[in-house]
Amino acid sequence: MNDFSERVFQVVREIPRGKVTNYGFVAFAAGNPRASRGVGFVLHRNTDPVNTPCHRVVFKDGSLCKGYVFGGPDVQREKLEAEGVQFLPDGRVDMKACGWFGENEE
DNA sequence: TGCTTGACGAGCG
DNA sequence: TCGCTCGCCAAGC
Repeated sequence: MNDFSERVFQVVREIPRGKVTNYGFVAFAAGNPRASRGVGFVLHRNTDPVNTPCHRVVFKDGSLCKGYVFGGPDVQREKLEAEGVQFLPDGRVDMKACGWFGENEE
C-alpha cells in the first residue's frame, strides 16, 4: 500500500453517513488534485469495502460510477438511499444537499 | 522493464 | 457551450 492510496482510503472513510463526495475532492485531499483518475483506480482495487465506503464517491455532477464493482450502480444507489442520500429525478445524487467536501457539518 | 489501461477532472480551443 | 486532450497514479500484461 502506498501513501497516495492510503490517503485516498482515509478520506473516503471520513465521509459522513448520508453524504457523498466526488473523485476530484478525494484526489485533492490525497494531495493530487488532478489524480482523480488514480483515485478511481485505487477505489476500484479497494479490498476493504466494509471500512471504505467507496459507494459514497461519485462523479463531479453526481452521476454514479458505471464501473461500481460491488453490484453495479443500482446497488450503489440503494446503499446511498439507505443512508439518507437524496437523488434527483434524473437519477443523479443531489450534490447540493448531500455533497461532502471536508466540512464538519455532521 | 516498459507500455497500456482504468470507477475522472480540469483546462483550452 | 460542447468536445477534445492532458495530467495523475497504480496494476496488469
